Amino acid sequence: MELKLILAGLMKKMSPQMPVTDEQLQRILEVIDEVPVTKGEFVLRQGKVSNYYLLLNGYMRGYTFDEQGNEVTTNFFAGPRAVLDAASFFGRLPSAENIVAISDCRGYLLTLEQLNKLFHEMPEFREFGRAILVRELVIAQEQKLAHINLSAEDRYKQLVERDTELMQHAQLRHIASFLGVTDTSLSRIRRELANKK
Amino acid sequence: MELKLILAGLMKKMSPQMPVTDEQLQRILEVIDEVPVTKGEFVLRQGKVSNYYLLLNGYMRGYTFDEQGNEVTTNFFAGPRAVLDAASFFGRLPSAENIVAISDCRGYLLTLEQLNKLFHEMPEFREFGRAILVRELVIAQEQKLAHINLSAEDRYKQLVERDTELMQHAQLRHIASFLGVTDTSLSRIRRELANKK
DNA sequence: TTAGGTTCTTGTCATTTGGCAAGTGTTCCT
DNA sequence: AGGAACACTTGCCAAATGACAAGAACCTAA
Repeated sequence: MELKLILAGLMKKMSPQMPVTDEQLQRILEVIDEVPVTKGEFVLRQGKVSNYYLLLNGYMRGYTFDEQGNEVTTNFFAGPRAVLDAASFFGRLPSAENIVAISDCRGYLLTLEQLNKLFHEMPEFREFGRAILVRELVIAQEQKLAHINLSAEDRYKQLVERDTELMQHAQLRHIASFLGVTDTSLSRIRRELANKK
Repeated sequence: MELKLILAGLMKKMSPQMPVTDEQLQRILEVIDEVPVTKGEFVLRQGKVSNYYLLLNGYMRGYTFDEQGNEVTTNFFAGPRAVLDAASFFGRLPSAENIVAISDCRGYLLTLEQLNKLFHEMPEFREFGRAILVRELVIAQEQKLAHINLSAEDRYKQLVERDTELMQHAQLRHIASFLGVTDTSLSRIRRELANKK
């Protein structure tokens, strides 16, 4: 399927009360760049200022390091998602995150200037951008809540349920660190889940 | 200190690259409502559509209930903060959250119409609104990260360090459920921290 | 003052999770 | 084929946390 159509569908879905016209979509495509990302490529490196990758298709993983130097997975992304470190991108600050593709991906790469230009000239795109940002906020709050009131086992079950395909691209130790448990623990959790069935 | 001045200072701090003029500030104050909230009052009730309370001064707590019916504290707020359920406010959906003042508070109450009106006519306010939203996103992601790579003890230490005053207004069991541990556990953690010193 | 309610602490024991080390299986490179 | 590297599993024991119940400290209202 053509990327342009996916984008159109996403914009319609995210801000249905302010639909874009075909001419506006054409204008957007003149400004932003279609950039494929192959598995293993990075869209963000620690220490750099984040870009805004509008991931339409594929899977990515974000990670950083704790004080002991252990890798910690902070995010999994399944298109369509906004892939960025918001604090870095909007604040023009070096990021503490790394974000890497764990499958071949398709999407658009936006700079802050491109985004601001489109925000300025097109209220519909502004609304879309806000809806995307709100969704990222909701996702982060949901994941935080899962840590507060679910056990590791339940968090794992929820993750697999909601993102079955994504989980098939992710390594177990990355899933474990994302859930906040060791890979040993997650391995045991999986064994018990398998036994129950 | 007058609330208007606090708002002016906040706007300057949040979006320094697009400062508001005095006339614009005056216009903003014509549109939004200054609303004090006394301790124990709610700014959001489960099942209602969220408003946007721009908390400038004071402390609030957000909570919901898990499947077993236990109260779970999802957020503490210390002014200046945007106090809202973003999914509910922007999506016009009933909220699952309750938000209650745990001290007397001062701030402005905004409806979505008021916010959209100001966004539409004032790019500076738009920028401010975006900066606020980004900050909420960063806060949520930081708290999620704390759950992934810190122990309960470290999460508690970090919370007390960063929000000393807020913690003096919060009950221990609410802090405990916010941290994702039982009040029993938190009580023990506090005892051991006291012993260490 | 007393009685009742709420909050926090503590003790005991069960469950979950972590740390470490060994073992199995797979992939990849030469 | 051989070997190294990596991913995942498992066993053993220690540490952290939960569940439950009792007690201490405090506040409030009759």
